[in-house]
Amino acid sequence: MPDTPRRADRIPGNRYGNRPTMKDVAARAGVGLKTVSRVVNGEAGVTPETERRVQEAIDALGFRRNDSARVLRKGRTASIGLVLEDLADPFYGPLSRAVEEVARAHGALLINGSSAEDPDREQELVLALCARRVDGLVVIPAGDDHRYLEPELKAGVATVFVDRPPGRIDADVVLSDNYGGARDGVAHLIAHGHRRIGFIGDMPRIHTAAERLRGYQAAMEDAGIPVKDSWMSLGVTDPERVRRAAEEMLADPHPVTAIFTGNNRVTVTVIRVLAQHDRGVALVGFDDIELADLLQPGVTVVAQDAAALGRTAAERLFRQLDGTLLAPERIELPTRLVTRGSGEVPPAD
Amino acid sequence: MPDTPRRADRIPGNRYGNRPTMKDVAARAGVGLKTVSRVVNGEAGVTPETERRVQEAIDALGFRRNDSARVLRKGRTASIGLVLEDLADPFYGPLSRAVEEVARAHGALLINGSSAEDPDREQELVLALCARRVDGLVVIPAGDDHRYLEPELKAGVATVFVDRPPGRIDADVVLSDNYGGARDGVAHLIAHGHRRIGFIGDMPRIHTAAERLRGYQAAMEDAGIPVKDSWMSLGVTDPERVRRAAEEMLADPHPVTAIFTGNNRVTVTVIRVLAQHDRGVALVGFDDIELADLLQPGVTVVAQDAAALGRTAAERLFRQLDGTLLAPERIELPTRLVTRGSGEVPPAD
DNA sequence: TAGAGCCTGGACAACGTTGTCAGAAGCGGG
DNA sequence: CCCGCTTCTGACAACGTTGTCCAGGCTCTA
Repeated sequence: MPDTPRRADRIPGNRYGNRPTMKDVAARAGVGLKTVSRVVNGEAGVTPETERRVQEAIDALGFRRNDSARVLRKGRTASIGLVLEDLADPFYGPLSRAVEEVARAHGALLINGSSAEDPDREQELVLALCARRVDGLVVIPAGDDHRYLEPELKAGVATVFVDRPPGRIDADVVLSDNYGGARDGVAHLIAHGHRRIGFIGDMPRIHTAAERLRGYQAAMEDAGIPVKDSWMSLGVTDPERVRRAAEEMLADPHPVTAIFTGNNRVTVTVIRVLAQHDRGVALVGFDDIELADLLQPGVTVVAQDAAALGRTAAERLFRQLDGTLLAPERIELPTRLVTRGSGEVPPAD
Repeated sequence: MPDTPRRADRIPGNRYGNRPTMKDVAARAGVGLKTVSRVVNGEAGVTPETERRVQEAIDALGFRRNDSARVLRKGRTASIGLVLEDLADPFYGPLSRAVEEVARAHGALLINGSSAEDPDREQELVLALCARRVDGLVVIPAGDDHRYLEPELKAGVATVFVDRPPGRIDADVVLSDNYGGARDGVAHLIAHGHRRIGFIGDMPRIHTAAERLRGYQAAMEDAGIPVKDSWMSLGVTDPERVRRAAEEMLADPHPVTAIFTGNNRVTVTVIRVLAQHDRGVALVGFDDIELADLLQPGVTVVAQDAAALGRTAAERLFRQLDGTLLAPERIELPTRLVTRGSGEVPPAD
């Protein structure tokens, strides 16, 4: 056994270290290049004896087909790109997992990246994926102008947007019913007797945030409740500011008796604020959160099915790739109100 | 505006739809092929006027460099592969996010896949990534024999294992101090007066599970407490069986007064069981869980820093790629005991 | 004005694979 | 014994890019 460290084996001059190619395998097996290709791809027309010799050479050399070259030749990469906002957000875990499962079922690999909610970074990522010639893209958009994708769409890159619609281009999109979900959630609070209901959500330039806000306003209007500006806090997302926003709403001489929160991160922060608050304030949050059922009270939420969003989008992507798809479509998945207690707290006054 | 659907634009015969190549751009700009290449790559030696003409042609045609061809030529893909167990597990979100951040800082894309804890699927994925000629691999292993990676390592594919060590090969690995963390967690329970302490964890064939079990046993032995077999439940991971295991431990005439849980999923289930239980049973869990601080009582955990694991591994990977690294190394990151209440409950009897 | 040197641009090969096509070998029937 | 057929094999071009190298035109100096 040699005692030189493993990595010293590398021959720096050689690309890919020093990987054997089909040519090397062919030489060693004493056959033609194409015969190796046939064996590697399981094509018919190779004598068992020849195949054995080739296989032996492959194993001896540790040959692995170079898919880059293959892709160049064949024009299909068998990979799709996923651009999302933040992998660490628990909402995107199941979504990306679902996309991956579908990709796997179609024999494709998943390449992904996070935009960190930055439109430039989104574009950079998408174009990098296109340069890789991914067969298709699933995009959770951060920006609101996707005209930069026009050449790609024209060139046949299958594209599906998820969670938020694309801006200024026409493409498939799979959404949750943000408007309806929020409206139902707020209506639920109203049905339990609340009239002064706060809303804390993200910047309205984000489609989901705008829709949820619209749902809130619709529910209030349906109930004939005029909304005070001080009940709405928009564009607030980092914990410290959410905390302050919630506390201000509660400190009012005529405080809100319930809060509707626009996404999971906001919900968690508001739960913390309410935990230190003695008066019973009702809470309904958009997006489910883990352990919501174990808190006191359990957290009532409007849940979206992240996995279903991902699955639906990916399946549609592969139908585009099959060529069986026609015009771009907008698919909206329903949300589900999960009552656990916090949304059923009666108004304090 | 034409009313034919967008996708009808595709010319099916052409690879990649009908993407323009550098040749097309060159023809349109009336320059040589290499000049286009120079402009695209920002190389020196092109007159501003020529550059302008080329750029114009690029924009007009919607040209994007084909990275497959580039990779073939250059030998570096500027991408790394990440193989993990389950993207939907909240533990892996931050980890994979951290890997992605480091990759991004080095200008690399991340290709990932889930093994679903299946060794065959892990191997399949890893080899698919190698066929893509990723520059490096970050692997959270599912299997315990990685000799199939030997040709890859020899060929210079940088490889770092995370969370669990590789089997039967020598390679870099970044781990949490599972043994020490579990020992400390259990010692914490003992320090609070517990002597009958249960352990519920995953199959000991999984390295982390085995180490945590070892930590449990060490702490008990250090305290001179003989462990009864009925206190240990191994290889139990799906919620229903965890529930049964916990209930059995508590139903014993001489029941455990505290439980140490071996991972986040087990912890969550046990929390549910304890919530329906009136006697105060102490709990310390391995892995932090969200909202653990808001439960009654707060959940005391041995927290690992998933992001740090990912970051450390990825950084080490890129140091391998820089060529500044020598022998494989084993890096162990410390865990942190976070006391929140559930671990400080005194024994019931 | 001639020669040296620099700058710009382009022709060409190579990367590793696959598709096309044609040649070689084997075999059976007339 | 030859022809035609089938079966297997390999030579060659092509995929789109980049590295090498050389040619031509220009500027600068003597």
